[in-house]
Amino acid sequence: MKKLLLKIYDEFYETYGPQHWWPGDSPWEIAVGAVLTQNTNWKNVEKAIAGLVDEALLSPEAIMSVPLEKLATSIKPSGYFRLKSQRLKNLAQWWWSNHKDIFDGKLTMDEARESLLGVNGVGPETADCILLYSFNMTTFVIDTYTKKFFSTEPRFLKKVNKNLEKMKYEDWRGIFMNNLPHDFNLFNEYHALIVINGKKLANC
DNA sequence: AACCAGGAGACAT
DNA sequence: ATGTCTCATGGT
Repeated sequence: MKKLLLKIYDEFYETYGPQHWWPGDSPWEIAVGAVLTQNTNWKNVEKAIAGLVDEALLSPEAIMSVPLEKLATSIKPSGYFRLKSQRLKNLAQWWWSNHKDIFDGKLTMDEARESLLGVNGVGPETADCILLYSFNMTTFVIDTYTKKFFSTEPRFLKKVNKNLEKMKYEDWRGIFMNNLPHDFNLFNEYHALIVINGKKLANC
């Protein structure tokens, strides 16, 4: 399994090249994008982020202080705007009180992960995206593309000895965490390449 | 014109 | 613990 996961990574890298993720100009913008892209096309997220920029709302402080209704209106294109406006406020509050300690190395990855998962609106995938792409911590992100690709990959199916139906998020993550060297750049590029590959397959 | 897109939480069982 | 509903816009 260990060699296979690296081999599949090499194949993706060979095909698509480095992706240099996540799209976004700052750790905070990346975190915002991680929430806004929940079950949502990235194109819509770009429009929503542009909306935040237009309204001068792309900062934790601005998001914390702006009325919920106005925040919701500015991110409308991303969908679920009522849910996500509240989630951004929750995340901004968390960011305000925690991001510095994490950047200063005062929390382990597991501690930071637990802390993030305590935020209403941040589930396991969003948490891992923020840990990996905002804080440069070595955690593996599992998303729908990952599950779709690997659950139809013959070489993977041959190696994995679990019931795919019953595998939940932490099980999927465990497979990659336990069978890959904990290398930040590898985890960063691997997830990005899986998504790029998934989008290509959907558009062919 | 139905269907989907880089999920998560509330709620019932 | 596990299954089902809901949330919502914009592009095919």
